Amino acid sequence: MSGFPDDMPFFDEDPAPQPSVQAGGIAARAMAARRASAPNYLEGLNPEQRLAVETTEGPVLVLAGAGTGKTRVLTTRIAHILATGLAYPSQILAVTFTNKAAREMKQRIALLIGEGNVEGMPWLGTFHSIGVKLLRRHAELAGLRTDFTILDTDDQIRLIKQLIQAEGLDDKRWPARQFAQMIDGWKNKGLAPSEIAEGDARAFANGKGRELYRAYQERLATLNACDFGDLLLHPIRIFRSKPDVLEEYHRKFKYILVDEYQDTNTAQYMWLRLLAQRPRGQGVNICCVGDDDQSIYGWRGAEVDNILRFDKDFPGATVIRLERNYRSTAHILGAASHLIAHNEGRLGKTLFTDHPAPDDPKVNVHAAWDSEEEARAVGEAIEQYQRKGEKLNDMAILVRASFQMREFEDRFVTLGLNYRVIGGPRFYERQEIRDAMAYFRVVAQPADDLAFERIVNVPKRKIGEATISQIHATARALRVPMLEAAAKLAESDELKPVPRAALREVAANFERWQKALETTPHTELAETILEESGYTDMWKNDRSADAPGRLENLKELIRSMEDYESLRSFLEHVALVMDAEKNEELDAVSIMTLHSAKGLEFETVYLPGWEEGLFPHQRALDEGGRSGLEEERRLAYVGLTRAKKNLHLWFVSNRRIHGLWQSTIPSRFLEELPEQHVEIADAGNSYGGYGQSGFATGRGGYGRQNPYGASRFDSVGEKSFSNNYATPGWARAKANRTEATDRNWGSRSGHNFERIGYGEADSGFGAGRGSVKGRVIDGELVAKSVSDFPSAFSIGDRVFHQKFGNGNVSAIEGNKLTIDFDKAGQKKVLDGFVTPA
DNA sequence: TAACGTCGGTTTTTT
DNA sequence: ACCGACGTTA
Repeated sequence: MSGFPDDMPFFDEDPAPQPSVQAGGIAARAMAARRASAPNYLEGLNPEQRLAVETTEGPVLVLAGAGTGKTRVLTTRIAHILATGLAYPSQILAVTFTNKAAREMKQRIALLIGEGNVEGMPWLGTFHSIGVKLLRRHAELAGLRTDFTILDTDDQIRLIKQLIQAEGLDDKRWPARQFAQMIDGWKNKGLAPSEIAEGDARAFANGKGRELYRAYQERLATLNACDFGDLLLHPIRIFRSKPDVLEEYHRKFKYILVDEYQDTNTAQYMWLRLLAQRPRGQGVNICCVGDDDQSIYGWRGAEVDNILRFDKDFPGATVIRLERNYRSTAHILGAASHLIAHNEGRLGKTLFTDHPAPDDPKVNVHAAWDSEEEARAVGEAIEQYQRKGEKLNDMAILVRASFQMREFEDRFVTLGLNYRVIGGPRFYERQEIRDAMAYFRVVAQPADDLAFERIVNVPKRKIGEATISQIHATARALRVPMLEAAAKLAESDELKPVPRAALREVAANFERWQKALETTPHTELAETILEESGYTDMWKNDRSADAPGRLENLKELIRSMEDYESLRSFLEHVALVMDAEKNEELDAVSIMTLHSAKGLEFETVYLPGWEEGLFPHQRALDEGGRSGLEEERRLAYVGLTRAKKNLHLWFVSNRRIHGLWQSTIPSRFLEELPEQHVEIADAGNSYGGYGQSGFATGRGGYGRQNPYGASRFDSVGEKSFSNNYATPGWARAKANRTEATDRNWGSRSGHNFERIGYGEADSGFGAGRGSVKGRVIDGELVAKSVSDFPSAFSIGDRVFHQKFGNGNVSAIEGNKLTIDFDKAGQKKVLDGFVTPA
C-alpha cells in the first residue's frame, strides 16, 4: 500500500475534497491566519501556558491542574501549529475521551482560526471514533469487512449469554454481565485470549474463561462485528503485524495531542505508543495534557501510571505545570489542595489564584437528618441564590452515585425548580430506541444476528422460542445469517403454519426494506419500517403510562436521523455517541454524577452525600483498598474544584440504601478539609427548613438522639477538621467497615434505629419517609401508607401544573400522581401541585 | 403464547 | 426497593 500524500485526506473520509482542503488553499489560509491573528491567539496566555503552546517539537507533558486553562492550551496549540504552517489539519492527531470534549475542541479551534480549517481536522476525535476510522480503513487486516457493526454492552451481554448456555454452563452461576466485564478488563489491558493470565482464565466458568473469550471473539468475527475494546485492539494488532501500515501513519501524523492523559488505559497507551514511536532521528511530537489528581477512572482500567512515568517513556520530555487557577476562590482552592495532599504518589501541584478576595465565602459544610431533608435544604438554598439573581444554569448538584439523583428530582419537581439531569438514563439505551435500531441494523447489515433476534418477535408475531432455535440450527447448518436462514425456513415445510407465515412475512419485509434502502431517503425508510413492522402500532395499542413517551422518543429518533446522510452513518453515530444533546436555552440546575462533572465548572456547587460508605464508596474501599480510597479522594477533589465561588458540602445521618434505612457517619474527607477555609453551617441553616416542615417534631426528637448526626458534628466542632486518621469519625468508619458486610448493619447497630424502625413496614412514622408514605402533621402521625391519602384525581383526568402545563393523569399512588404532560413528558407530581384543567 | 406471581440477585462511576 | 428470570396457569 502506498503512502498518503500529506496534503490530502484519506480517500474514505472526504470523497469530494473541498477546495479549501486542497494543498494551496489551506496553506494560503494558514498563512493568512498567521498574519492576521498570530499576535492575537497568544495574547492573554500566562507564561506557562504560552510555553506549552509554543513548545511544539519533542515530547511535552502538560500537567494541568483543575481550572488552569487546559483546553485553552490544547486548542491554542493546535491553532498555533496550523497558523505557523507546521502541519496541515489532517496531519494532526488529537485524541479525547468524550465526544463532548472533541466537540468543544473543534468549536474553540474554529474560534481561533476559522471554521473552514477545522473541517479539515479529520483526526480530532475520541479514541473510539478514531479507532473506528482506522479499522474501517483496514478492516480486512482484522478479518472484518469494512461495514462491520459495533456492538454495545447490551448486545455484548446477550451474545455472551448465548455462549455460556452453548457451553452447557449455568448462566445463573456464571453471569454474562460479569464475564463481559472480565472481557472488558482484558481488552483494556490489550490482552488477547492467548495472553490472559492463567488465574484469570480459570476464575470463570470452571476454568473455561479463556475458551469462552476465544469463542466470543470468533463469534464476533462471524457476525462481522466488534465491541468497544476491539476498536482499539484491532488497530494495535494491525500496527504490530503490518509495519508498512504503521509507517503510513507515522508519516501522516506530524503532531499528536492527547487530552486527559491520566485516564488512558493500557490499550490506549499501547495504541499511542505505536503511533508516537518513530525511527531514530525523527522527532516525536506528542503532547499529553492531564492531571494525575483528576484520575478517576481506575475502575475501568485507566492507569495513572501512564502519566506518572511519561518522562521515562519519552526521554527528554518537557514537563510543564499549570498551577495558576482561573476558576475558584482561594477558599475553594485551599480546601481542595489540602484534601488532595492526603494522597501519596502524586506528581505534585499546588493550585493558586491571583485573585484572593477576603470576603469570598468559605466552603460550607451542612448536616441534615436524612437524604430527604438534604434535598429539601439544597432546594431552598438554590431558591435563595435564585432570588439573589443567580442563574440556575450556574448551579450544580454533583452526586457520587446516580441513585442520589432521584431525591433531588422529586424535590425539584414539587418546588417547580427547573433541573436537568446530565448523563442520566441514556436516550439510545431505551428499549424502544434499541428495538428500532435493531430493525435498522438488520436492514443495513443482514448479518447482524443479534439485532435480528432482538426483533423477530417484537412486536409479538407468534414466533416463539422453538421457532427461533430452529432458525439458529438452520443458520448454523447452512452457515448463513439468521435472516437468510429464516427466509429459507419459511419456504420449507419444517414449521407449523402459524410461525411459518409470520416468518415469511418478516423475511419478505426485510427484503423489501433492503431494496428500498437504495432508493428511499433513510428517514422515510425508517418511518416505513417502524410502521410496516407493526412496531409503532405495538406502542400505540399499549395502554401503559410510558407508551406515549416511547412513541415520542421514536419520533425524536427519526427526526435526529435527518442530520446524517445515510442510515449507515447514523448507525455509526449511535454506536459511538451515546450522549443525547441537551437544550441549553432552559435555565436549570444541573444534576449529575461527579464523574460526569469532570471538566465542567459552576458558580455554585452542592456536593451532597459526604458519608462513609457512599463517599468514599464502600465498593471502592473493598475492591481498591488504599488506591481505591485515593481514587475516591481524587473524585472529591474533582468535585470541590468544579465550584467557582460557592461550595456546599452535605452529609446526612440517615440514608436509605437498597430500601433499608441506615445510619451513616460523616465522610472522612470532611475531616481532611482545612479549618481555615471551611465553615460549618449553623444548626438552623444546616437543618434547612427545620421547624417549618411537617416532619419537624418527629425529626427533631430523633435528631437530637442521633449520636452521629449534626449534633455530634457541632459539638466536636473544629476538632473535626484535624488532619490525621485518629479522629472519632475515622475510628468509627473503620469499625463500621468490618460490620458493613452484614447487610443490616445500619438499622441494627444503633439502638436509636432499632427503635425508629426504619425499613420496617409498620413501624410508625419512620416507615417510608422519603417517599410519600408516612406523614406527620403538627407532630401527629396521620397516615402510614400512601393508600390512606386518596387523591381527588383519577386516572385520565386532565390537569394543569404551573411548571409543566397541561397533561393527563396516567397513574395514581396515594397523593402522588404520574402525569403525562403534553410538553414536559412524564413526571411524578404531588396532587396538591396540580389543578383540574 | 401471554399473563401472572415468586424468587433471587443487585444497586458506582461509562467510552 | 427494584428488576429480571423463571415457572406456573389460563
